[in-house]
Amino acid sequence: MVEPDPKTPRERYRAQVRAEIKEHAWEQIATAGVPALSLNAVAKQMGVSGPALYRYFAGRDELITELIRDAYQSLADTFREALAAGADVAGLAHALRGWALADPQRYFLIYGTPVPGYHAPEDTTRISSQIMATLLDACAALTPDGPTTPLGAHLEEHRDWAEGHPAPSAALHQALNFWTRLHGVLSLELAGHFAGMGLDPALLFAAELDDLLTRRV
Amino acid sequence: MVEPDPKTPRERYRAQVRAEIKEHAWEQIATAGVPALSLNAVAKQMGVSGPALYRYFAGRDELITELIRDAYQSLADTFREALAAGADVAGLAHALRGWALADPQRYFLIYGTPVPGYHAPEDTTRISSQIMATLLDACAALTPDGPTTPLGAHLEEHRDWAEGHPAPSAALHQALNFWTRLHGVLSLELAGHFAGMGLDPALLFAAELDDLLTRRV
DNA sequence: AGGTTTCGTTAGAACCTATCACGCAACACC
DNA sequence: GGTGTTGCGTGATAGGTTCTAACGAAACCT
Repeated sequence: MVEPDPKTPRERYRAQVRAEIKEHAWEQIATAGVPALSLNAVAKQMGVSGPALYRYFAGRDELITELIRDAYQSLADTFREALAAGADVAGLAHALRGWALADPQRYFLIYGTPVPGYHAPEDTTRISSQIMATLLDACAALTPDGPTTPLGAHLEEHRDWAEGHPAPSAALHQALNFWTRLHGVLSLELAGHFAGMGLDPALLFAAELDDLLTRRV
Repeated sequence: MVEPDPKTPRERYRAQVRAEIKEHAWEQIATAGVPALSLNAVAKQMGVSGPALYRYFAGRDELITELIRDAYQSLADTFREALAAGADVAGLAHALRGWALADPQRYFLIYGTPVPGYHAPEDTTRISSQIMATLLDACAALTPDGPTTPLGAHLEEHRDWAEGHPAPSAALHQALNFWTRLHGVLSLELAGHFAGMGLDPALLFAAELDDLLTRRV
């Protein structure tokens, strides 16, 4: 979580204040959503006056970008740790849901409503690739080989996003299925659509995961 | 689209101005997202001064709520018309994607990132039920009968959201699958995640739809 | 035509982001 | 340890937002 780079005392202090700002920002986002994130309110919480924060972040947009970056990294770490702990695809799915439920707005920061003009910085797409790579690892272990599906052929042609991952096309297809389907149920759960219908989100998620595992490709 | 209720000239004018305000609001949302929607900017576009709009909407929140209502209604109409034109489940899926691509932000207004504190008004949930009812119609026609899945049992117990729709549990399950899976691929497409990976969203959507149709429950 | 309702205006309060110039404290170097 | 430089926090300021209040004018209804 923390950067072990306390070169000068100044950088040390700076990193600490930046972290504290982000901490308060996460709190605001979790309770009222991204639109309600206010630099002024964060400053007030820290007992400091508004413009002080501009020493640490160029503006509101840069702070949000940083939070998005951290969200990506947090998910990548969660996946990596789960896989290192011996989790299979189902374990990864469980880790994903737990991570999302811990802070729904953090999930939506990555996979939620996009801002039309916004373009994510380069490194977030790199971290995103790491996430997919972890998922590919698990899928390749689950599906060592399989028939190439029609979509698998397309994925084979455009496997740049796999970044040289040596997974067969069946694993590519399955990883994509996991991603899109789990996102489907999970995002609807986090948005409260199932609760509004009197359904149990955990059951829907489990059923979708089970379908993915038992009826793979 | 228009309400044929021009009782008094005043109400007629009022409805027209409200519609014009919403028109400009949609434009802003489509180009810059909901957070960028500004009553002031709308007023400026209409050549009128800021507070004038408060005669027509109690505030920014009520305007957004009205837009959400219209979005729900628009999707419900699209589904209803598609079904009336003889569309099956695949036709509904195609209609859904077309409707979403026509204005992605409108789709996200319904199925996108939720605002933590916000609770949708009663009638939007009613329109939402109409949408699900249309989907259930199509699914019941496609799957006249089938084995009750484990999840189907749960859906059978909590079929309030079907609002008395006489569909078998297999159809309930399939309708839910359609919803969650198409939302999964569609929302990721609209958010640009596939484009960032060099994948063809149309192919992914078609593949998921094909899987839903050929390997149903 | 008169009375009432409704509309659009300007003024203003309370927020927000963001920039600037200033004073001061902390660090770094000698 | 003193001195110079760097960085930090401040208040002031500009321009943006939502939203309320009071006023004048226009349109409607009777």
